[in-house]
Amino acid sequence: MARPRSEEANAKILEAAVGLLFEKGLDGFTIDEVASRSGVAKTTIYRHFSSGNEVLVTALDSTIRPFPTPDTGTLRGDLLEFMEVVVPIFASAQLRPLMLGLVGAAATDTELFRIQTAMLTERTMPLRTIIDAAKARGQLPDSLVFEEAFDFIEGPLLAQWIQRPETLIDIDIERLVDRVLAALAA
Amino acid sequence: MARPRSEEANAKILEAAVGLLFEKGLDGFTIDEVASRSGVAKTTIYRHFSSGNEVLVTALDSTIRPFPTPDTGTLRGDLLEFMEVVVPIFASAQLRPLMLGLVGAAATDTELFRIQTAMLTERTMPLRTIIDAAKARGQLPDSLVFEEAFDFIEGPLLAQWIQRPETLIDIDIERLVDRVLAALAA
DNA sequence: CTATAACGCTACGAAAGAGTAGCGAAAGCC
DNA sequence: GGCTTTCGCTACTCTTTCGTAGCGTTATAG
Repeated sequence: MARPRSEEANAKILEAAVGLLFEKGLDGFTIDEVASRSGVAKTTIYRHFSSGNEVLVTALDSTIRPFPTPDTGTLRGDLLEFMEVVVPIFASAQLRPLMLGLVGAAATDTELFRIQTAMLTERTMPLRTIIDAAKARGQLPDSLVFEEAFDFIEGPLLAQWIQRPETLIDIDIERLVDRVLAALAA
Repeated sequence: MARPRSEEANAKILEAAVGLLFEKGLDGFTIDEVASRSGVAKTTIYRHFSSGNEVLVTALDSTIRPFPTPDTGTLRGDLLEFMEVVVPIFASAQLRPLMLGLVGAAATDTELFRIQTAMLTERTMPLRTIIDAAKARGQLPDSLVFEEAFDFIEGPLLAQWIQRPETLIDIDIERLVDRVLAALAA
């Protein structure tokens, strides 16, 4: 009947929240900081969101985007293209604190675990297509379950990411993929 | 010259700190809680440690223990024994929040990253021996760098641990090791 | 044009955690 | 046995962050 909630304010809040998350990670995330960055008054933030945690969750959710699906005709080619996209993301120094912080927090917070899983599902959607296509071509056995394949495709990357992030830039993707293929064939 | 610092109090502080870490993880770790659990007064804790963070770090350091090194004569046998020890540790529900929290916090805190690395180094010491022995037997090429082997040995485990922890109990260790061996041979 | 609700602002209150001050009591060194 | 320092206790300050109240101002639906 009267003045509606400003959609612009909502967008500014989320934009600032996302930026803050990328800069300071989960720990540095405070509503006061979101307020000062966005130019939106803290009280207004609480008019748009029921709690600070809801701002955080909504901001995280908003970062989930679809990933491109390679289709080169061979499993090896598809995996190479997939890695070309994923490795730079892992190598990004800005993303690391946020994503690892999320992994840590998700261990005790079910809502954050849901987000973590949703992010992963979206990011690995292309992998499912790749694996299915390889099965259809007879390059992989039908009995291979996706989760097992996933563990071998992203696991080594994950281990390196956590332990020696600085070495990810120089990674030899071809060698990595060849090892993965050998593991999947076993 | 006078009364010395109680070694018993020091032990009780660390014992309580470790217990708290395992139960509540890094986030739930407070000096007040350590004080009430240990029965040692908070003021006394600050006489023994210069800061709460030092209590945390010392407690974490104290949990680092040496790992057994298998020696079965074959790479496959050694890896199987190694996995028999490591998998139950990963599968432990109590350890997960703490370790993943540590991973997350280590992304922004250099001191915690040092601890994380130290823990990992200790835990993977047997792996180095195993890999070296396999090289000496000619089962692995001398050119294989340890870090690359490590990523393929623990990476898949790590991926599963983060994503689907509940499935770790039923893991088929033999199949896992066979896939790892195939990857290392590639 | 007017009523209604959102906006921004300043100021609070509440809670949690770190770390400190001051005290009487107790324990170890000599 | 006495001197010294620790211990436990209570109480306090400081800081951070969350979330809310009140108020004057502004936009907008009808």
